[in-house]
Amino acid sequence: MAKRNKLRPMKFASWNVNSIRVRLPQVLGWLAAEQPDVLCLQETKVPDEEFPFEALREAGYESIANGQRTYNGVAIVSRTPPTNVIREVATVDNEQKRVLAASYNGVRIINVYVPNGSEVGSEKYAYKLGWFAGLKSWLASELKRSERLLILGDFNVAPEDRDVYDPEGWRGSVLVSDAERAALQELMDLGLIDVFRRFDQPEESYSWWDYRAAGFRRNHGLRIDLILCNPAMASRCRKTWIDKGPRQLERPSDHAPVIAEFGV
DNA sequence: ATGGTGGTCCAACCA
Repeated sequence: MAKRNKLRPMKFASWNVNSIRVRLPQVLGWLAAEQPDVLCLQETKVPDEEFPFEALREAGYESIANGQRTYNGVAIVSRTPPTNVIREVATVDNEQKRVLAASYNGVRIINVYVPNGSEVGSEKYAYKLGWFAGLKSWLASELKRSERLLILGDFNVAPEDRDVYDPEGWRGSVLVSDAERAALQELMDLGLIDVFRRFDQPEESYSWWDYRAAGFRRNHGLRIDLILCNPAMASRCRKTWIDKGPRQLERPSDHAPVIAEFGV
């Protein structure tokens, strides 16, 4: 009789937590409930020496962090330890801590927190477009040497109008503008697939809702948190979804976790 | 409704 190995799918997730200090209890609760293999965090807002490695270890997760005080900051928590960790990318400004890459069981994971851009035409907007360009040239080399690759995080761009609650009202605004969408498309043209759209999804699926003006209650959101995969991983993807649960808790992040499951 | 909320860290910036 053939041995029936019930293979557990690999589960990768991304969540902009808007302060790991404040959201740690929610992250621990979510890890216990969802049991992802890898969770990428953005906007941790703590220097590495203050990242809660120990609390996460007690919950059964290893962590790596690339953080700074007050702003930005990314981290990856995982069941298994990482290899080939990268915190610095030669083609982007490394003063702002926005990238963290590592490999887990042969899968290259790139965690990004793309600059917000403030408003179209601003200095920060120019910084965002430059940042995208710098990321792209590095990502091209990562893709060449990685058989299986995911880039996930807060991209601060809604790829299409169906990712925006009020496309007419948002037209031309930051997070939606043509130049930002073109910059994201250039990344994707390296050979990356937005796996959320490989499956049927609920109407008006978003991953971020403004704290102001009852954005979440009215589902006034954008889908700006993405999981992009190279073709080898996209073909293994079985399911992707956005978990609105944490956004409904007391003192939530303004973002919800996004999750993708892969067959082995 | 041209406002509103939230995190960081105490005035102002960022989202």
